[in-house]
Amino acid sequence: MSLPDPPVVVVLGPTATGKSALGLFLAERLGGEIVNADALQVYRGLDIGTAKPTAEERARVPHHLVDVIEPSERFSAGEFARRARAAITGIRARGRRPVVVGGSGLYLRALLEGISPIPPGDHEVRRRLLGRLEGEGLATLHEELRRRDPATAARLLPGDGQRILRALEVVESSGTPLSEWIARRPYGRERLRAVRLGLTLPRALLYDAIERRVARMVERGWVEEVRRLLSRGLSPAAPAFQAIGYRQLARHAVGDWSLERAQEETVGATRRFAKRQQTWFRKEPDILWLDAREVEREPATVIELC
RNA sequence: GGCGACGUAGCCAAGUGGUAAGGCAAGGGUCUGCAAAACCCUCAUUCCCCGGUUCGAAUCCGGGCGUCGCCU
Repeated sequence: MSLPDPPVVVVLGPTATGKSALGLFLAERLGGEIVNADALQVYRGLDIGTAKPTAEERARVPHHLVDVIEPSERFSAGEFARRARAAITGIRARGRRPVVVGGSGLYLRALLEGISPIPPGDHEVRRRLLGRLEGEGLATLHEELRRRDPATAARLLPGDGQRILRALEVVESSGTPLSEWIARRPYGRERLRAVRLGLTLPRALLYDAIERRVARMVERGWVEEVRRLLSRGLSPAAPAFQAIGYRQLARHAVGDWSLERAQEETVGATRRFAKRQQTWFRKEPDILWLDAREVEREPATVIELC
């Protein structure tokens, strides 16, 4: 009979609060390895704008789920949760401590609460639905969802094309409504034991930090990185170009916007993103909230919490 | 000093007699495989100020103040 594994350490919170630095510190002190929970750091080639850990940092502490897919590939919360669980299992088998670091709320929930194992969607089905969206309109599709998955249709707003399409894709390709898949294994059924540390800053300070950080990224060659991606033939419509800043800087690269404009738009989008992250995490359970300024001064005090 | 234009929310802005569009920003929220995505809600009892005309004024008239432009 062996002792139970110690809980996973999770460092979460809005962007620009120092999650990476704290994660690195904790991993070194606890004999841990880092599991990335950032939806964009998984992409190869997106380095500066995603604040990806440097080669030096990655040499100091092993990082998982960083640089694992091509910018042209689509990733997902389910895929993330599967890979992250596998990484955690591996880390524990090595007798080390998993330290999950990231700000992607859905990814964290999928990992920590367990996401329903829905069969992968079908490209053909999706193509057909997209065609019908253009031809028949969203209202018709929502109406159809009302017949095929009433519970999900009632839950979704009529304007929410992304989710209406997804729900239809699930019933159509699996024959079982999304609401049924969820009922079979809802959030919380496969909860991971974890200490959740949330870094936070007062809104005004957070917004200033974002502005400074974007400026620093541009100084470090963010524009050149975007140009490199585009000249490599990556489409501006690629999944990875959903990333904040990459989208805006691409418009500068093709001559639509001045650098100043692209940078301002990036700061604005990042601020709105940080606000959404705060909204999401606000209601997540069991988070120990820590003031980012205090953690930066005295990171050692955090160790006892783990 | 004279003449002209303009003054509507934090910003941009529509409205020219019938009871304040819209966009951005901001704030709040939703979220089960695109999530740094997508979607939703809130946000001017009042239109620079004072007086007048009118049943009724952001809209018309007079005066004041301010901004900009041109002239001297």
